[in-house]
Amino acid sequence: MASASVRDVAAAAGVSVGTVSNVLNRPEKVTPGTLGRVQEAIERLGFVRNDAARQLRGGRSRSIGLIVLNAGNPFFADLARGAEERAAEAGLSVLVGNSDENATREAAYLDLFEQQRVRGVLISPLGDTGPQLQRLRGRGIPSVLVDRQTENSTFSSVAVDDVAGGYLAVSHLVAGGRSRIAFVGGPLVLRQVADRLEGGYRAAAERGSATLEVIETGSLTVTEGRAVGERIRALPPSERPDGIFAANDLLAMGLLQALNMSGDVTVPRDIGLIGYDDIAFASAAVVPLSSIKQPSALIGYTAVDLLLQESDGGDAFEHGQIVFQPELVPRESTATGA
Amino acid sequence: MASASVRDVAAAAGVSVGTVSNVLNRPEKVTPGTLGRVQEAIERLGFVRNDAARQLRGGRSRSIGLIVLNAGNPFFADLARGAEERAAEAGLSVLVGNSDENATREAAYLDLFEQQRVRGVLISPLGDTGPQLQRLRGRGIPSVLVDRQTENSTFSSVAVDDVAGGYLAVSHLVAGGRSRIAFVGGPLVLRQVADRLEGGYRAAAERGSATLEVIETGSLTVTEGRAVGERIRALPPSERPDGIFAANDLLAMGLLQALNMSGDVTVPRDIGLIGYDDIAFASAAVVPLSSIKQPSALIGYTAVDLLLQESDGGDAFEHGQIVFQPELVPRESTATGA
DNA sequence: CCGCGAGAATGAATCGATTCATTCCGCCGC
DNA sequence: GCGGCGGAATGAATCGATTCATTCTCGCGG
Repeated sequence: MASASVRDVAAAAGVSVGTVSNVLNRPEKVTPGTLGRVQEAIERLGFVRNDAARQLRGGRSRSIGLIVLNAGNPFFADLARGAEERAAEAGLSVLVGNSDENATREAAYLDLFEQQRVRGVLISPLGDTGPQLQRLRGRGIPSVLVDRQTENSTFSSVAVDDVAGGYLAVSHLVAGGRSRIAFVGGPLVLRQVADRLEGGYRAAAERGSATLEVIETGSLTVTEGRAVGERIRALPPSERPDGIFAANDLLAMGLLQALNMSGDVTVPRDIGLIGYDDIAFASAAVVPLSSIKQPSALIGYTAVDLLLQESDGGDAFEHGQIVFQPELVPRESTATGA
Repeated sequence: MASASVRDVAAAAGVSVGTVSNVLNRPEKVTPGTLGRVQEAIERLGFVRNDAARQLRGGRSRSIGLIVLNAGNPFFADLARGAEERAAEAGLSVLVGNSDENATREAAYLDLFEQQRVRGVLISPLGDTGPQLQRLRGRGIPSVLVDRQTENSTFSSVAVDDVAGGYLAVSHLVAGGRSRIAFVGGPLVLRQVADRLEGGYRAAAERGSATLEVIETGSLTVTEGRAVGERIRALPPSERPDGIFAANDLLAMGLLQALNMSGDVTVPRDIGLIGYDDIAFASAAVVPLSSIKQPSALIGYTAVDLLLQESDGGDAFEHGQIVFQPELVPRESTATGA
């Protein structure tokens, strides 16, 4: 009952194990007659290669690891899809781990991937994972940072210019006549969040008229957004912002829900709201949500591409820092009366 | 440079490989002194177990596979989270594959999992995967069907009573005074879809006044929903349904977008709309979406639980068919003028 | 008829962790 | 002082696919 091994197949077909392996990996080196007999035996015995043995001998696995901040965020689902596509082209598969913005979980996945000797790791890092990644590198496992620029040119990275994105977002709000801007997002240790904020500051500074206040959140979820929205709604009009830049669409949708719950404060009449990522649901929101669009699938695709280059490229390889430009997608949530 | 192996660690610590293995797996059988020395060597050499070798010898891997219909659907993200949670409790990890409602991809993932000799497979099957799953079973890889009931008691399954859910949905529409109901969903080979429709039929039949028309779609996505919405909006009022039951929330959100785009037809005034799954975005939709709620994370958690029972349970194991009950979550999209 | 070379097939060695039958060691009781 | 006992440590064997140096087989030219 135990699964058949190459040895069993060899016996059944009356050839040696070496030949079976050739049939599997270099069929052109095998005589048609022999090839047929072996294939028939494989079929008959229901033989399926054991990946563990393969990898043990070969030294490298056939999968790459991907660690995302939040699997529930469609942005990452799209990114994963792109990564998977490029990996499939190379005959590899992608293992997705969800760190849930939790350093412990992130470390656990890195450990897991290290044990599995994955071909490489794509990671949307939480905090400072440098040391861990260096360590993987030492073991021959390259990594690519996704959705995160890095000053550190010892790693490849694929990201979107978050500072530019933040700038776009706040500029758009200000251009619409909003001047008391609030940035909602966090934790600020997330580089993406910090950069978006940075861009926002620049835009606000440029137009002297606008102020930018920061409301830091514990995570980037709908629930968190809703909580902040409740608080804002309860503020007296004078202290209330008239423009909100949310660090991602999940937060923005939560904010929207809470703000428009009662009629006293509404988006976009009293508050202009813009999110980030332009997830598919953004346009279907209570009030269609303005957002900053990122080429999510392309990021994943490109990241795997870089990874493969590094993995195969040998010494000649140069780490690449790829930066895409974000794009403003204005919708009703930032519409002005005019 | 090459990674250190147990052999290296053994040499460094002046013990045998067997002892190193004991330190790793049964530390209590090792003298404190020896244990310390070995651990120090492990630390110093940066030794990390090679999972492939472990699995090759042990025969079974430390991960379980999960195949979902659509990774972009938050319902599956939640389900995966639940699965992951239970797996982690057992020291296992979950590999997520996205079939994207595509039989070829589904088969490819099953092959991959078979090669990896995963501990078991959780699958939200597309069509008839019975034979493939039987085959895995023959190799000692049990599977559990998720989000899908099965008449076939040779497999365990965890699902929600979709017929009941469909019944709830259509009853709710009819109770709100809607009588020309359209069911939007597909492909109908998806059991979940067929069952929801079946439930809808029952509800319609029960209230003789209502008619139920089926608009079959190619997939369960926002885009597809939008397309159908456009078509419905273009219909003359007399042919237009006054209630729509969408097979999932993604479709529903797409429909909503398209329908409410211009002011002539609106939800819920002209058409009552209800979705399925109650994803987090449903309540943040243009018009908060009524839906049928499923305990998504619990489904995943329970499925892994069943899987582990089957995997460890030996002969005494009985396949369980667990069915949860869905719940109606009425929101504004089905509100009636009254 | 013999020798040679190209191509096909062989099978022992290998990867690294785990297992388990065996050996080793120290100590207690008689 | 010695037999015996139990706990600790040992290391050869094992899992299954792959590799590669070696052997085998033919066909053809001389």
